[in-house]
Amino acid sequence: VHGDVAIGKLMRIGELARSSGKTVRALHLYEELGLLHPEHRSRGGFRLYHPSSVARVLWISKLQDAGFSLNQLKDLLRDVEIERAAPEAMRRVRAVFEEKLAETRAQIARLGKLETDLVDSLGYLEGCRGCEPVHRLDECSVCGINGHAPTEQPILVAGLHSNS
Amino acid sequence: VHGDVAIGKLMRIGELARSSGKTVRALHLYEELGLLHPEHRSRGGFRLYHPSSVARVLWISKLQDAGFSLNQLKDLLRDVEIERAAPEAMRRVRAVFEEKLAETRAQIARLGKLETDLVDSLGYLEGCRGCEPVHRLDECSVCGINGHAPTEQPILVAGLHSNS
DNA sequence: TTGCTCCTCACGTCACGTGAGGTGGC
DNA sequence: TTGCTCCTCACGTCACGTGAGGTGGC
Repeated sequence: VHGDVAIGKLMRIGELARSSGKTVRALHLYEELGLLHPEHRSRGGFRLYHPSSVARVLWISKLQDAGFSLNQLKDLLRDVEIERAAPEAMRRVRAVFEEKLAETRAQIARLGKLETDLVDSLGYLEGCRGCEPVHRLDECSVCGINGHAPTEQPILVAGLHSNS
Repeated sequence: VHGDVAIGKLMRIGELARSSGKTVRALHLYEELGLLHPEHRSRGGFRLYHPSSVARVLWISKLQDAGFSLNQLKDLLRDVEIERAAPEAMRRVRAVFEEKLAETRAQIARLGKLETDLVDSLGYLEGCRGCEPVHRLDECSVCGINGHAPTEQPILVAGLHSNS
């Protein structure tokens, strides 16, 4: 598919791991699941990969980040390989990617909310710096000092106190 | 800590699960790990939770989203409980939250890049819709049709072809 | 009594991590 | 020969999912 590459240009698994940011163990697992195959094996059994395998591993990583499981990726590749007509295969890929795009945007929104919550909590805890060391923790949950009102505790701070 | 609540106001695990968006199994696990404790048990052994437990479970969920493991949350709670002086405990929490804020922002950036990649791939695959069904998949990787140049394939499309 | 909820094991899953014991390649 | 890389099992981990078999509560 990508043209022949001189044997000397093939990479061993350690190099593929380094250039893709994955561990050797992870690459072994991808092979077991049918997501990645070495072009050759050396006489001693060493896996030898085509340079294009870096793109494949990055593809796996990206879509894992998007929330695909390895089995889902396997199914996606299998669907694409089985399909005889290219445009039909591409339509299926489009549908899957579109759904995942919506999920990704939802996840970004959730992390944005989390960022706000963290910033709020840090602002609230900033007020604790001026607090005297004599105060005990069980006082914090009803702290009215330094402008703090217990009803205004950010969620990430309130959770520290309830349910001892 | 939150004042007494009439027994009748306590909630069973199913209600806590529904109002926090977690499964009963997950709540059992949090208890096993020391993250969550029922206020009482009924005569028959049913767990009965204080209403403030909802805040505790949401706290766990939020920080799990932020990338904390359950064991890390356990350590965080233990640190806060052990510390005698409140301001010192709050300082430690601040340090942990600040580090996680940086990680959250990095994760948002990564997902933003992923969003772009997905949009790029969808735009590219849009061109495939006008493609004749006679084309085979192995032609796609070198497709020059409909304005497609193989060198311009988005990463999420390119990964479909390499390493058959 | 009927349903629905809850209980405690306990094994399964997913994506690896982490050795154990042995060998290839320059 | 020395190191470093790689090999194949195989068990461990984390956050649950999923029954199995039994019982509480209105």
